[in-house]
Amino acid sequence: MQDRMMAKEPNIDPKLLSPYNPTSTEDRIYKLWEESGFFNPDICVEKGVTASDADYFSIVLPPPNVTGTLHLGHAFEDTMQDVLVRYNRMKGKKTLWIPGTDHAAIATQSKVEKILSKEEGKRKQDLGREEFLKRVDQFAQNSHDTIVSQIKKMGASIDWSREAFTLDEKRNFAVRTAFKKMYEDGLIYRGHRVVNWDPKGQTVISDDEIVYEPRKAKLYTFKYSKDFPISISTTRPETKVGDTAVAVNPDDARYKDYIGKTYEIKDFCGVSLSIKIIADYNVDKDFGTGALGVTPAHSQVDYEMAIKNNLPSVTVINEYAQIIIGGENLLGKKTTEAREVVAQWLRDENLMESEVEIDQNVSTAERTGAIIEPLPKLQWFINVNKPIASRDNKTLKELMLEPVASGKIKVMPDRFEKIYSHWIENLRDWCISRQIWYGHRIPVWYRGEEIYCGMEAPEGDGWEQDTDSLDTWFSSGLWTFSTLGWPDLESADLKNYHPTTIVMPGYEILPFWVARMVLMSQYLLGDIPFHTVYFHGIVRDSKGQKFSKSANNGIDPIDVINEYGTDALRMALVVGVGPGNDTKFDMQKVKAYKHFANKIWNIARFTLSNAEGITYNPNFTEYTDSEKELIKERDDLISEITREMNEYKFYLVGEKLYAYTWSRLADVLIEESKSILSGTDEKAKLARVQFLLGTLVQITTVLHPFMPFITEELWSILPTENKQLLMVTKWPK
RNA sequence: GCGCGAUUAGCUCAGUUGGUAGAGCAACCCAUUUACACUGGGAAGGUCGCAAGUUCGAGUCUUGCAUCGCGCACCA
Repeated sequence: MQDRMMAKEPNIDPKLLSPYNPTSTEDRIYKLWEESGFFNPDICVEKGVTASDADYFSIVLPPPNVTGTLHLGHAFEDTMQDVLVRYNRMKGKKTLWIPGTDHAAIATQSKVEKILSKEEGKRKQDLGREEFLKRVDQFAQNSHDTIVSQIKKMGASIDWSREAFTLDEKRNFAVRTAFKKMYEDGLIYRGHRVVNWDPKGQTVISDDEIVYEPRKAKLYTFKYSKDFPISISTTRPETKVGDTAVAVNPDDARYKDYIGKTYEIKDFCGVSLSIKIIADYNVDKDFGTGALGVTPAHSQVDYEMAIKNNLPSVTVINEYAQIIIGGENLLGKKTTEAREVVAQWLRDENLMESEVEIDQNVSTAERTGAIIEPLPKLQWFINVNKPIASRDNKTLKELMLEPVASGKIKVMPDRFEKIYSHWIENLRDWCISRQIWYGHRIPVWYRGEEIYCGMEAPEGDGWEQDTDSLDTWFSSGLWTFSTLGWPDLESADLKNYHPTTIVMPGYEILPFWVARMVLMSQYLLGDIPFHTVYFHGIVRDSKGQKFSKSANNGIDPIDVINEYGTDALRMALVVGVGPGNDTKFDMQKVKAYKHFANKIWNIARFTLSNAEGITYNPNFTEYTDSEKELIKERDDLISEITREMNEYKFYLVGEKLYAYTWSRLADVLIEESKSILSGTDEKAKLARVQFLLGTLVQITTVLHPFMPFITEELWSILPTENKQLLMVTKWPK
């Protein structure tokens, strides 16, 4: 077969004589791009491919966690960004895409702890802080290297010269600067309150790191003592040794007369209690007995009631979820054991009135899966309700809500606007301290009663730095500007590229990341972090399940690439997947786009084999009327997709280009060309070849953002005057 | 309890401002040809979840309902 072709078309590029081979092409092309320097907009200007007065387009990569390798969700996210980035670069903009990784404090630390325990049977304390952190850094470095190579495999045209890490020197400087400013403005404070304690991870977590899981639980209804007038219901009898009040609804006629009275209980499972009856509208008259035992130390709601009513608080449970008061029957017991001890005591004393099974949502820690234990603790918080003098006395909440409400930040799809606003309206102060080693250490030092917040340790002896580190999202919140040189306000990158044009995260990190970026940028820069946020959905497996380690359904993008090529994978991920929609990954779809890549390849083969010695002339005019119509059809298509690209509808554009290339160009236009090309009318033949070449050139160009590798490879073969890389060739207008 | 999304061909999904329903895969028939079998041609397959409304006209707009999924709240 090879021989037949060679004999017939001796002058065609030999690459075209065999089917398109992505594996032998992609790495070579990526290297070519990297060496050109064109991923860096400064070099594009320097080398004259971008006008020095061009508009800016900037986007930050949502930094992947250094907890492992990238999955198809990342591949999806990277592809969409690269499509946009390549499009804008070809439109002639100064286009900057910034890469980076996230240290993902808790996630990475617990991953390394797991490995340490599994492989060496050690705990982090066995190594000590310094040695353990070395291990984490090593792990993070390996993970980082894999991630970088994966991003390159995806064809990302991202500026590696500006790569950042949320925990590197520059970002640490930005974090300390931000912390200090917030501390001085009174936005960051240290407070003692009931927080979400993760007994497994041995750290506090924020409200957003909680996952609610439905469980069956027993609802016990009982009285503290025979003389106590009101029965209460609880699922956690073991905490009742810490009760200091019973709350009832002020409108509840049954309990009205008791409000304000205090009852002494000499023995409640070995502990004496002093219970005051208080009124609070948070109490639901219809739940249980309509009366609620208030345990200020171990419930957020109870804690708030206790503050309002000036009630004492008794801590019952420690950091290891063990009981720390009472007699031998309770002391040192795990909460679950103690629960049964108290329940049995109630039965024995004939105080138990009922035990009913109910459905309950239990709070668990996102990372460790442990059941959250609300505990009173001294932690660092960001006050979201304090008016800020330097920002027109607006609160952080207001600063977050405003730009979205006013449309200054465009949210795509717009239904996420509601979710965003709703989240912020319900926002409580953000707990930012974590009792873990890995991460940005809190820049606060103590000496006795003295406290100092600054960029460096204060002068003098005896100062000890806070041992906690910061919530990883504190540094992620700075990402759009910490990557551009902030806090140096004179940084050219910061001036030119901020606010960034768009950010494209998954909707699941709306509260974690997107809202925090708005918070940080609005407060620290007095400006939005991005003009548009485009939320994408989740890539699921073919059955609609989330990819996860426990389901063992992971697909390595590299395996897909090795079999079908990056271009095919990119098309399969992008085409037909609208903003905010989840998508089921379908290998058949990838296969179909591999066929498409080969189709383009063969269109080129046919065209070039008929264009021997002819160079494409964009100014050629000797077309027949029908060819003129075909050119208009082609131009119309390009205007249409250009409009759609500007509206971020690349999921439609990919499909249209596919349909035109295959069903129009290959199936109709090339087929009808065959009779012309085998005829004797030389003028007609030339016009036809020019038309086909023109179409091929245009299609190759506009397909480039979607299928960068095969189009770049083809570009090097096409007979055009323009011989610079396709990635910096102008998009047809 | 409040809110959001989905429901279109056997499967996975597109469908812009309302104007004769589309793609990929699968299944069926034909074709070995001056690109391509990773192919081409052809045919088949849908009362667009249900019901009502607006309209000359509804997959698209309005209302109600159903099923599935998700978020938030409650979670004593």
